[in-house]
Amino acid sequence: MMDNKRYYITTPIYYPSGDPHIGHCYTTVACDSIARYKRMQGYDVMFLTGTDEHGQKIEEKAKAQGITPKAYVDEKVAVFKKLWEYMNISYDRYIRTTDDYHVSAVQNIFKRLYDKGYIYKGEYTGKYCTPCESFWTESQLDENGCCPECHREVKEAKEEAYFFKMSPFAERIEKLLLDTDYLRPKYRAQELVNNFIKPGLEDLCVSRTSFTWGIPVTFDEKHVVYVWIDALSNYITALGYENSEYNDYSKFWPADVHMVAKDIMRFHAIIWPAMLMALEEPLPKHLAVHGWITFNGQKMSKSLGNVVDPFILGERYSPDAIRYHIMREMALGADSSFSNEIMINRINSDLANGLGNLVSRTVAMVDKYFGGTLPTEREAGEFDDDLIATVTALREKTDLCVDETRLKNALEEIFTVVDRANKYIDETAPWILGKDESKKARLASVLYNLLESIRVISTLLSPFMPTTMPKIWAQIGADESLITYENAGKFGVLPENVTVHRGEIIFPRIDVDKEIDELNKIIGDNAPAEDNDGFTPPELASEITIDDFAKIDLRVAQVKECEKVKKSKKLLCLQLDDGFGGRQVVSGIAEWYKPEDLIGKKVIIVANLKPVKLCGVESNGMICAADNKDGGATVIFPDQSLPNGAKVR
RNA sequence: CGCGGGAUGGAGCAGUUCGGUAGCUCGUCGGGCUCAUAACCCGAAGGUCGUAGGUUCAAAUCCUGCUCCCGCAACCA
Repeated sequence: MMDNKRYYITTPIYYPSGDPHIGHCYTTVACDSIARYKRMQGYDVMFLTGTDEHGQKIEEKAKAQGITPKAYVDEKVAVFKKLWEYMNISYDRYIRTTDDYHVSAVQNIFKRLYDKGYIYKGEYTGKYCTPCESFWTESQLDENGCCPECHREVKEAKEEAYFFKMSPFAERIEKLLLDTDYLRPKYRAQELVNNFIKPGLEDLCVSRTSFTWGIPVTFDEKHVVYVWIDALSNYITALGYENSEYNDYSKFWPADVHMVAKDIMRFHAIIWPAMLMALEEPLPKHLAVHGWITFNGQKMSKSLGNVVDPFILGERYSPDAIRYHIMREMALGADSSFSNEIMINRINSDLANGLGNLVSRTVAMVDKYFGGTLPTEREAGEFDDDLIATVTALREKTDLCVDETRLKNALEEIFTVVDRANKYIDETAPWILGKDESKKARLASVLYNLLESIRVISTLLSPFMPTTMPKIWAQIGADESLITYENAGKFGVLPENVTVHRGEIIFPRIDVDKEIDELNKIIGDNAPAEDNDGFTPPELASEITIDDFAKIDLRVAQVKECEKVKKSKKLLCLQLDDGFGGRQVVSGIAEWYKPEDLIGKKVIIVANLKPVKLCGVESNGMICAADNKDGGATVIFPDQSLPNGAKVR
C-alpha cells in the first residue's frame, strides 16, 4: 500500500542569465506548497528544481564579465539557492546541467537517440555573420537585418547540425494533448495542436557548432547538445537515468506534475513527450501551466524597472506573506496581476484581519476568562454542529484542489472556514457568557471549538506558509505531535484542558498608503538610471565612411494609399508616390498609426532596399521612423513642400 | 477569412457542460458588537450578464452576425 504513495514534482530548471525575481518564485513556491502538502499526506515526495546553465547567452554574459562560464553560473546559482532558502523552499534535489552526472547522461541519451535513428545529421540554415562566426535567426537580427553583435551584414549560410525526428510522434502527441488530462489547463491544447502539430511537426535542431559552452556530442566533438535535450532531460537524469549518481528512476518516474510558466509550455507539451516516446519511457502524468505575474498590468521587465525583488518584499512582509499572496492570486493558465496595492490589501484582509485576528482574539479570550487554561467542563450549543461540520469537511476539499493543482481554490476553501470561525464568535458571543458564572462550561466549549478550528486551519495551511503556522500552534497550545494530516480531518484533538500562550501578533496589519509610497520609492531606486525622461539611447553602431552612407539611398515620398495588411497586427501596406512612378512599401507601424493618419503625408524612405515579402505582401523599401520613449515608433515626417523623389543626404 | 481564449454591479472573478430566483472577494454606505490587529458580525446600494438578431413558455447559458480585448503562430524593412 505504501508503495503507491510516491510523488514526483518539478519546477523548470531556470536559466541563470540574471538574478531570480518573483516570477521564479511563483513556480517554485507553488511546487513547494504541493510538495509539502503531499509529504504531510504521507507521500514519499521528490521535489526537484535546478538550473539550466549552458548556451550562448551564458557564454556571452561570462565573457562580458571576463570570467569563465562556470564561474559565472556558480555565482548565479548561489543567488538562486539563497532565495530558495529564504523562501523556505523544501526541494529534495537541485540539478545543475553542468553537474558531471547530467553531462554524461545527456551524452548517453543523445547517443541512444542517434543509434535508434531518431537523431540524424543534417544542415541548419540561418543568417551567418562571418566576422563574429555566429549564426543568428531572423528574429535575432537587428533593426537593419544585420548582425546584432557587430551590425555588419549577414548572409545565408548552412552549418551541419543534428536533428531530432519529431514527425513519428505527432499523432501520439496530439492524442496526449486532446484526449488526456496531461495538459492543465486543457484549453491550451487546441492552440498547440493547430499551431504545431497540424501543420506538420518539424524536425528539431538539437546540436550547435556556433558556441562551445554546452555538452559535447561524444561522437562528433565539433557539436554541442542544444538546449532541448540538455535541459529537458534533467527531469530524468536527476533520478539517475543513464547515470549512477542517483538511483530513483524506477521509484519516481513518471513525474506526477511538471509545473511550468506558459512561455515554455510548448517545449513541455510537445518536445518533451516526443523525446520520452523516442526513448520509450513513460510520459509524465501532468503538465501544469501557469501564467505570468504582471506588474500593474504590464509584463515584468528589467527595462521597465518593475522587476519585483522577492528579497525586498520578504523583508517587509515576511516570506510567508509573499508565498500566500502569490498562491492566492494564482489561477492556472491565467496571468495574475501583481501590484503593491493588491498584495497589501490581500495580506491585510486575509492574513491580518481574518486569520491573524482570529487567533489573536481566541487566545486572548482563553487568557482573559480562564487564565490561559481551559477547564474540562463542556456544554454544547446551537452553532457548534455547523462549525464542526464545516471544519471537518475542509481537508477533503483542499485535498482535491491540491491534486488538481488549483492552489488558489485550496486557499479559498481554507479561508472560508476562517470566516466561519469568526462568525461563530459573534453567534456565540463569548463576552456575554464570560459575565455569567453559570455559563463557564458553555464558554469553555466555544473557545475549545475555536482552538480546534484554528488547529485544523493552520495544519492545512502549513504547506503554504511553513514558517508562520508553527507560531500559531505554539499560541493555541497545540503540541506539534498533534499537527498531522490525520488529525486535520478530526475534531477534538487538543487536550480538554489545553493551555494557550499569547504571543506576538502573527500577521501585523499594514498601513496601505504609507507602504505603497515606500515601495514605490524602493522600486524607483532599483530602476535603471533614467535620463531623457525615461528614454535610454542604444549604443552607437560602429563607424562608417561617407561611402558607406552613400550606399543608402534615402528619398522623400508621399503616401497615396494606406491600408492594414490582413492577417497581421503590426503591418501597414502603403502605396507611395516616390517620383519614379510609385511603389508599395510594407511597414510595421500599424500599432501606432492608423491608415488615415498617414495618407497625404510625406515620409522618408530607404529607396534602394532589397524587396521582400512580408505576410505575403511585397515591400519595396522601408519608411524611416525613430524609436520613441514609449517603446513605439514615430515616423519621421519631412517638410510637406519637398518634391517626391528628392534625395536625402 | 491562420489558431485559440475572453467580454457578468466601482475593481478582480465564479456561474455557461445538462436553459428556469445572477453569486463570490475587495471597495462604498448604513447598522450591530466590543473578545480581538480601528479588527469582527449583519444589512443595503450598485449589473439591459459586450452588441444586434434568432430558437424557446423561459437565454448570462443554445444558434447566427458584429464590435472590442488577450494569448499562440506569423511578422515587426
